[in-house]
Amino acid sequence: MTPFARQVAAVVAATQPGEVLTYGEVAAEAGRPGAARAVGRALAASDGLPWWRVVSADGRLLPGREDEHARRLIEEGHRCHQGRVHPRK
DNA sequence: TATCTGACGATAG
DNA sequence: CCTATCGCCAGAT
Repeated sequence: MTPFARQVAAVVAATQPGEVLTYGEVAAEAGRPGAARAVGRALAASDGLPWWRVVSADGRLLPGREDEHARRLIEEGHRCHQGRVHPRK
């Protein structure tokens, strides 16, 4: 596992049920601000992580798997609708 | 070493 | 609200 992927895994694994992060936030926490894109790559390759707690900056869910993503988020108390997770706050 | 790719982000129209 | 662009990065080829 590469250093970056390892960092990403650590950040995502540390998330709590009910909380959501954006790819950009994860990238920053992983020590690579601006590498949001690479985060998605790392998550796709990773395994056994609560990946559903990571969404795009505008709340968009996984293209093509929006139903599954939404289902998992709803299980943790979030409100989703049409491939979107409602904005926090 | 050079290119291509994608679970991104911000901006402009 | 939507698409089009451009800048960004780690990985894979």
